[in-house]
Amino acid sequence: MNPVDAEACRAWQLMMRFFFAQREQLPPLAEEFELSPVQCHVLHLIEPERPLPMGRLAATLGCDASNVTGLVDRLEARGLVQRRPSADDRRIKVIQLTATGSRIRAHLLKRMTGKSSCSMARLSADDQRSLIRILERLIDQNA
Amino acid sequence: MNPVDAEACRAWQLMMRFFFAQREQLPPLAEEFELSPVQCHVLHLIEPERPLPMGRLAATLGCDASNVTGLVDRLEARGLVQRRPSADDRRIKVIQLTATGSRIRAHLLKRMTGKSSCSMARLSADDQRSLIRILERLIDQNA
DNA sequence: TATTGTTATACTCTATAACTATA
DNA sequence: TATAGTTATAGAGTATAACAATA
Repeated sequence: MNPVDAEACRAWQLMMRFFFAQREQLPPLAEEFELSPVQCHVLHLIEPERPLPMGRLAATLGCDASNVTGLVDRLEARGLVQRRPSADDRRIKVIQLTATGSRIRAHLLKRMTGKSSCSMARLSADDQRSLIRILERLIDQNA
Repeated sequence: MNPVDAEACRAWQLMMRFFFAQREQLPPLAEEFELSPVQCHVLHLIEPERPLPMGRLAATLGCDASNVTGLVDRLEARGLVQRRPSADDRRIKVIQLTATGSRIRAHLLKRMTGKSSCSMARLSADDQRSLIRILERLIDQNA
């Protein structure tokens, strides 16, 4: 393996490691919100006042559409989101946050990225900015 | 939310996004290896010649020990890993890669971080090094 | 015909609680 | 008594295939 590949490999491994390590910190929050990691992710992908079509959610999550049905079912059953038919194309259903969902989402983001629970907040400001820049490049490449 | 928190939040959201986006690229590999994302992660956590106790695996994954039983069961059934009793403490079982497991693991890492399938390899060398440095800090803080 | 979302099905991942073997 | 791992159980996440409604 040449040096460039070795570094890409190392970076990828660390990324995986970080993600799985994060989950260890999640249960305490799950107790507060009773959400699974995926549900947390869905909730933060749906921004207030910006309804999201089911299909786009599936694409962003990188999973099958049939899966999104169940995810949204559970969030809807808890009153955090609502399905609404799209005016333009009645095959499409858009998902929007309820008032409760919006409140929970804000609380969740604050708890997950706050100093007490997230290592992210303990990074230096420089590191945070670098990380954001690099991740944006990574994600743009995929789009 | 003050600017510092906002950047931590943004960084965390991008991290989550990246991870879920990655899963979209996984299915083609799953077809080759028939492994789930978690199984891939387990496989790359067990380094050749470095057997890992079940308990430590559970801690690294951030999941319950009962869960690891099933994960290892499936990997063992496919001949990729082996359980071995520890000599020091017979309550402990260590997991080690088989020859096949070791080969698959190397192949997997190469495919996942290679230019064709992983955006990581398309980052500049500088970005890769910065990313590694920052992630190491993030992970060390958690330890 | 093609596309969006749902349903039915099956398998994996996950945690909790009760259990066995060892320390 | 305490700890490492397993088993039983139940619920959530996931994909595939067949389906309904709409385009």
